[in-house]
Amino acid sequence: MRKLKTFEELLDQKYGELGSAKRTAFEGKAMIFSVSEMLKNARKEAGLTQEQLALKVGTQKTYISRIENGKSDIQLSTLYKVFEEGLGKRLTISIE
Amino acid sequence: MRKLKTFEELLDQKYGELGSAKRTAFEGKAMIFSVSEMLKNARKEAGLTQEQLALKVGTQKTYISRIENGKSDIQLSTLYKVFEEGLGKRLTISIE
DNA sequence: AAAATTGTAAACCAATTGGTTAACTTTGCC
DNA sequence: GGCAAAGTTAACCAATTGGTTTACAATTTT
Repeated sequence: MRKLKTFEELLDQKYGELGSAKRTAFEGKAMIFSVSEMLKNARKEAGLTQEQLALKVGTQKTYISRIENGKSDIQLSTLYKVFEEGLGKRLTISIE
Repeated sequence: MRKLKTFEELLDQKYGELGSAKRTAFEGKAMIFSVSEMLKNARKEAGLTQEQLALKVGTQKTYISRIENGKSDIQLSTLYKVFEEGLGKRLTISIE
């Protein structure tokens, strides 16, 4: 009945599997990543392990891993928690 | 066990109930809205009823209403579908 | 190269989303 | 006011998320 694709899959579907620019951003730079990649990059840039991030967000490293590998869709509130509370980043959602 | 707040609630918690600028954008303008408000505004600007939007996205007007009133958390893929496929907007998720 | 640390995968499950119908309320129009 | 259109609310339910544990791979360190 419910047949939802993950956000990552939707992007892939529209922009092609690999390499294509995806409509997400990172650090306001030209490089454009999927949300999964954004998280992985931001976490590493912050010098945290998955376990350390998980602790700050109040979850398990296994769940962080799942997100970073695009294994499931993500709630907006989860995104917020991970980026803002976990990594101290400002999350912006905008449309043009 | 799972005790998640909606994205809207997280914003309220951090920025106060009313009037405060919230970390989402709309049309790249200075005005800043919550995702719910963004959707409502964008839909009206597009001149669509909830029912018409629902049809384009493949859901019911009741669900659109629920989102516009912040009644539940939202999956990233749903956001994408509604804004991009439903309203022809470009959705950008970025962090600073 | 063994040990330790870090990351991934699988499985389980309660709680929640998203799809849907039906009934009700609000808004706009004549 | 009365009618129609638009929007909201409640309820139901399958499928999915997010929390969690355990076990296994990969990477790093000594």
